[in-house]
Amino acid sequence: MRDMDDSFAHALETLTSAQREAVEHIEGPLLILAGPGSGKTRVVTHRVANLLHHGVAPREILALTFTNKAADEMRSRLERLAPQQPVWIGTFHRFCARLLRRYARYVGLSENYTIYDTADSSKALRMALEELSLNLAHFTPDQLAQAISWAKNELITSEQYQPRPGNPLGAVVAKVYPAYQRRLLASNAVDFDDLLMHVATMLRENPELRSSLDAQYRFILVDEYQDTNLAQYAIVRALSVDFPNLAVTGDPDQSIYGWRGANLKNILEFEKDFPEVKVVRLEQNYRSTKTILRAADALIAHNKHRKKKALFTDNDEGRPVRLTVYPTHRDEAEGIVSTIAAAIHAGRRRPSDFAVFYRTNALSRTLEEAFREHAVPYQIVNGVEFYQRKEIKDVIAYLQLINNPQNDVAFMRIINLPSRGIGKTTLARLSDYAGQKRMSRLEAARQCKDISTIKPSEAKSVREFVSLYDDLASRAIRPVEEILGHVLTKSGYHDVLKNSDVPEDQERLANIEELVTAAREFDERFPEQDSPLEAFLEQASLVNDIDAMESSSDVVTLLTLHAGKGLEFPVVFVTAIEQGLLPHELNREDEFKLEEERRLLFVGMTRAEEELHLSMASYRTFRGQRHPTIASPFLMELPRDEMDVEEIRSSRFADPSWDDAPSHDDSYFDEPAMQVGELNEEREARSSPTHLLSTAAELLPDASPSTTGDAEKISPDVFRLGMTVIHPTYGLGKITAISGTGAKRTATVNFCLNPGETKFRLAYSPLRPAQK
DNA sequence: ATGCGCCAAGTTTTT
DNA sequence: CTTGGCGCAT
Repeated sequence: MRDMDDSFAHALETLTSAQREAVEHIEGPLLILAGPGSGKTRVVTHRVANLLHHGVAPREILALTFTNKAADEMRSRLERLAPQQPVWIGTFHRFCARLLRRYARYVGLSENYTIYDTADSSKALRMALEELSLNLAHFTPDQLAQAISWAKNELITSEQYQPRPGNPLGAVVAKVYPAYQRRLLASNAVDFDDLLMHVATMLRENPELRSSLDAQYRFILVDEYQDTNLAQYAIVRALSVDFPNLAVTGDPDQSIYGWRGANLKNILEFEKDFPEVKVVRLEQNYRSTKTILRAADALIAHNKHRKKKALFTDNDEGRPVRLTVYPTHRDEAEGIVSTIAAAIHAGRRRPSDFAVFYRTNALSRTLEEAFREHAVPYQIVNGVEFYQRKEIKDVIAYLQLINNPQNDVAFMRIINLPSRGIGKTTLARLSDYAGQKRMSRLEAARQCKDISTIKPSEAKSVREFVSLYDDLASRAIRPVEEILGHVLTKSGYHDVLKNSDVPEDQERLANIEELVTAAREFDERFPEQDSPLEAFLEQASLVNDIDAMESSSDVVTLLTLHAGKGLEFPVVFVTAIEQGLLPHELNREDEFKLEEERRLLFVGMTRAEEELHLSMASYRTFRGQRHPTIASPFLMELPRDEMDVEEIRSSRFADPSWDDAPSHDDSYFDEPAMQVGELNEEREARSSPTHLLSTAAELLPDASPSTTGDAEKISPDVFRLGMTVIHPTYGLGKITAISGTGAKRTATVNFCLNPGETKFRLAYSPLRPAQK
């Protein structure tokens, strides 16, 4: 105990006075206005430690974040400061899921409810539309879903929803929303928005429950408060009435979730909500160099709807911000990865020092390829989401139905999967019957021989499915790996894939093996669950990246600008800073949305500690088509005179289509080049064709020799179970196990010279198939 | 009833 | 370039 006192006292000494003021605040509301890099997470974690130090029970502290990444970060930092304390740290959605698990009956659910992801919700919506037999000529289900989501975030329940007169979409929503909500309830399921809305309404309608939870969570911390929507705001408010020990941190300049209902008013009017509030401003930046900060500040200063705030730092001046204009997106990826690889090989940096940012997930592809080619280890945060893949969703649907037999979406997904000869007509009849009798479709399936419209031959297949289900469900409270194993074998799903000659089915099998591994790890990590399955499913629906379960490793991080909030890296690359991507096409028109895009770039730039590299490509292949790009207007807002601006003219990437490019088509080719010229402050370039990136010839590869050095890389996908392989050090071996895909594809190899098992991440290993 | 193959469409960000 | 929906052929 004494040790802890000493070390904690020491920790406090390292804080500045402003930081300490926030850390030492105990009771009463607290607003921390924290600029980027002002040590906010440090303040928050120290404050939690300080509360614990003052005898607050860990279970009375609740820390809420927006992303899993941010929660992980906070958890691991707190762990270092105050080890082994059961403080609840997690996302809003996760917190609500837990709460709802306990108080499901308050909102008409049972505790084993299912969380529908966006795809499941969309299926449920379609089911609701079918039930209504509504003809929606004018609106797509997507538009309806969006409108419903908006209403939920505004805490408008299906009963309360009143369209504005003369709003045609609203009129349809008024019909669909209640039907959709009934469908969810009948399936004992919720969508993402429900998690928040149910909890908010539950707290509003049950004063006793509200006050007991208020008392239970006496100290609440909310990170990134500028991103709360009305539902989140209502939840936090409801839990801070009798014990208004609510501490929020935020920065209006980093508000980037307006599109999902975040309301800046929540932070701007915090002082009105809690007149007694103590306000602490953390304005000094401890993260970035002066140069980086000046650039970021120059950018954000262009936002008109903003309180002015000067960022300052005592850090070094640092190296100039770099802006590189590459000929193509592939050159961009190549350039970035070579820069990273060179720094690592020179021993100046390690992979985890780097982060590469992009606006949309689709942009990660090219980068990924380059990382693999250079064998630089990387991880993608929220990439092509693992849990969204078809085969994973299929298997998860089995698990969901085992856990919640009312889950109609899961039922419809798997009843004929693998194919059992149960067709559309039979299912339509079954669904009708279930609708009339107000029962789940699984229940209807049990009674299918009583359904007059279903032929006995069909009924037989359905009954077989029901007995398969009952067999699987009998193991519902076993460890997840065991359940999963039975699902895969008994359903026939595994064998169908295994015996398939469709090449990608083997990859699917590998993905499923990865899911089994995740299940095993889950079982090991949380051995004492009442229902391991339920906990696993919750995790699976609220975390879309399987890596979140793994410990962090020494790899380069690739992520969207949104995912980057709250993180920092010594070296940051922000890519594809082009009109249409950043700012995104859809947000270019609206002044407020445009400002949010600017904040997004601001967030990206301020992640950097020592080096900031910005880049764009003059030509980008998008949706299979090569297009000339236009530099982002944001680039013109940066202090280019103090930056290193470089335009690379020669492409390393040959592309036959270049030859077809009409070099005389001025309107298309001049535009990007002109923008580039402006960037270089070479205004005279406008009239000088030699400065234009206009001709195909200029862009053709002059660097073909550059590829000679690289040994040809082998795609991880060519490796198969049982394959004989060769390794430069270990020699010949045989693959005894293989799982995953892409960068994560991992093989276990048994070498002749080195018996036993050696594991490889294939993308990074020098392993090759042996010659036939 | 199933399954394949074609065509069209649609592309943001997170839980 | 992907995904999803639909229609046709088996």
